Amino acid sequence: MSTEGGPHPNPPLRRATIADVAREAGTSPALVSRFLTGNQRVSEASAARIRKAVDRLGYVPSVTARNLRLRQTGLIALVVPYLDNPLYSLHATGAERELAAAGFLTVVCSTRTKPDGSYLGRSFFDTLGAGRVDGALIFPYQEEVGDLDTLRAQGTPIVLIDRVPMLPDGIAPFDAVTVDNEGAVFNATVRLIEAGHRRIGLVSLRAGSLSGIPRFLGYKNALQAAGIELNRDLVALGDGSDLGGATLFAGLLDNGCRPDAIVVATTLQTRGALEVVRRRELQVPRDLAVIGYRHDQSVLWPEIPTYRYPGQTLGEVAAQMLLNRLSGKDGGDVLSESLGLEFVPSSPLQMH
Amino acid sequence: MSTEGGPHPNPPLRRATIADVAREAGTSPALVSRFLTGNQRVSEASAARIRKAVDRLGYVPSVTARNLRLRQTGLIALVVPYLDNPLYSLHATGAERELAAAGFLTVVCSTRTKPDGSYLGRSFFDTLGAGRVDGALIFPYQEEVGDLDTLRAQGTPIVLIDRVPMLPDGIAPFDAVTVDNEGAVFNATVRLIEAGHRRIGLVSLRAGSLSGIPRFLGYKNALQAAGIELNRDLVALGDGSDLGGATLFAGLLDNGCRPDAIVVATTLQTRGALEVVRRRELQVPRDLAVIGYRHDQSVLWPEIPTYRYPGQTLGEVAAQMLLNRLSGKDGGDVLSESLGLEFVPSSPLQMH
DNA sequence: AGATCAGTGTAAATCGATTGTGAGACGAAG
DNA sequence: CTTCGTCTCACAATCGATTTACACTGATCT
Repeated sequence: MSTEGGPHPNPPLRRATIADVAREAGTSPALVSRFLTGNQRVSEASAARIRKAVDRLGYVPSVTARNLRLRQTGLIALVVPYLDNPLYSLHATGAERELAAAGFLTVVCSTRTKPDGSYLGRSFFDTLGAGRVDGALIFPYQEEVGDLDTLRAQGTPIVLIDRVPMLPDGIAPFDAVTVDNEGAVFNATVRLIEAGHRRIGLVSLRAGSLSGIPRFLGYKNALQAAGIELNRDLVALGDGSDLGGATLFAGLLDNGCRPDAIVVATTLQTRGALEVVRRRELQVPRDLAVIGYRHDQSVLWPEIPTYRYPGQTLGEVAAQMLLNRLSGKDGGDVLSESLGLEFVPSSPLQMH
Repeated sequence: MSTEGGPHPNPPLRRATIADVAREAGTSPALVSRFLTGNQRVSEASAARIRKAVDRLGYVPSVTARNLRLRQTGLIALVVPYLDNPLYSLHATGAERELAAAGFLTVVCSTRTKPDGSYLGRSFFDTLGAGRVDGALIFPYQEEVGDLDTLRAQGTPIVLIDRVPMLPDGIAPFDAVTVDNEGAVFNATVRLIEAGHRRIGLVSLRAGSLSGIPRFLGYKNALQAAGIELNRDLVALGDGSDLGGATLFAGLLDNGCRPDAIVVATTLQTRGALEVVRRRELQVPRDLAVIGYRHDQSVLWPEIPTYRYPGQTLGEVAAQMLLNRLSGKDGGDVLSESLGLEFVPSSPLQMH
């Protein structure tokens, strides 16, 4: 018994070309092209015949052919470490919205989805080169700097998102949209100091990492400004996951340094820290004051003050910057923008 | 003072073509192509010269030209309503992983990012047609059915994700990977019945919606099987957001029907329901038994039993199905797979 | 009347890689 | 010494749209 397999089993499906339309309309491909792109006037008589031919044949121009001729792709790459981290999907949301509005398609690439989370190797940037995309929004890692530069050298405009790697000599700076983490952690710490706290802990990312350095700096400077001595025991730096945050936070509570307040400097670590707060049934801020990070999808319990990571805005601004670059509006100068984090006194249920 | 603008201010950047390489290697473009694609043997002498020419010129083949000739794009579209919903970013994660492994790039498109969340109109599918992508993974809405069929008619293989719209006569079925929501809600309800509950409420999606119907069916059938009469007051259907879930859940508590257990049938609504539980300081399951939905990123508090939505797996399976289709392995039959939801007794902190 | 010009249209080159066809070289077999 | 097969390789067509260069038709200006 044969299954027949639906109405389109395997039609050769030779799609109509511009030449077919021209023939059908009794004119030349050039004229059809001119009519369709609107690049030049066409007599109403011809226009009508072409219009009819187009929808009689169901003609849809081949984007690929167009791309080849025009040396473009209409594609922008969005390169992030993971896709299943809400942070990065916020970048994606913002970027995709802007890019789509400008007629571009967004290609997402996650660099760190290998089972062990390791660096995916060059193959990835190779794929993106070769004029595969018209531009790229990249959440950079330190070890990718070289690849970034080769990609740019191939003519792909790049805008960095969230942070900027240390650039060796000989590598020109990139356009970038960053986040003022130093300011946020500074403000958070000051806020706690002003509330009378002195033994203030910090849960954050590794000191050597791109994201860890500014956060630690903000913390250190705030203490210094208030004349409080830095106590290494009060600083727990490590893994940025929620589990990591839970571990680091619990470590601060247990290592004998008895903090009376803690700044948690990433969104995932904040979730983890609150898990510890819940399990130990701590009363915040009575037993312990906590200021954390959040993003638009965070549901935090118990409610604590947070700084809101502007993920979506980041994506939007970066996309805009890239679009301007592509349209050649901006001059030769390297552009750079830093977004502040908004203080959110409590953490109510966010509408979706 | 001029800013100089970095090392690549505006080089004409004429990238080397295969013809350049051929000239440099003293041979023909055809041979270079054959060497690079490995489609045909090339003498070691030529190979060496070509290799040298390639990296002297820094040659990178043009993907666009290749695509035109080969009538393909190496692109797969992933079409979802929103990107900033964790559910869909899980689809994306799973799909992108598989597609990347097979050498495809993933193009994400969100259909519902217009400010009012309305249907984006045809323009979107138009963009995807025209051989823009080699295939599409689509989270479908009822009103898109027509567009889906035109897209397919243009020769783009499609795999539906999560659910299948009602297909009017004349429209052949699509390949699809769905989720057994009916089974999950059925099991959840049975579980509560077996625990001795009789007044069991349901918080779910609108009865008319694609996702709402099977859930309600599962609920109804479980009650029926146990000989419990369906009480409309115990059923709260509506908006699928967390805020919507909170409202519906609170409504069930307040409308006088006094449920002793509630099934919450989506992940976002579950988050909202738990917000109500927390604010009212209900003890679950003592005051009220709740079974909800969760996904891999959900952090739920208080801990309740849940069914886990297999978002990532969904993306993976769908991608695999599409890849098989593209490689022509599968016959003409329409493929369909339904994924079960795993029961998770409590909701511990998920590692990332 | 002859020159100029705006408006329309066509032929052919171009974007850059892939591939069918067939030619030349060389060794082995008859 | 031919003849056949096997290896390599080059020529040219092809994928489908865009665009340059130019031809033609009337109409207007001098």
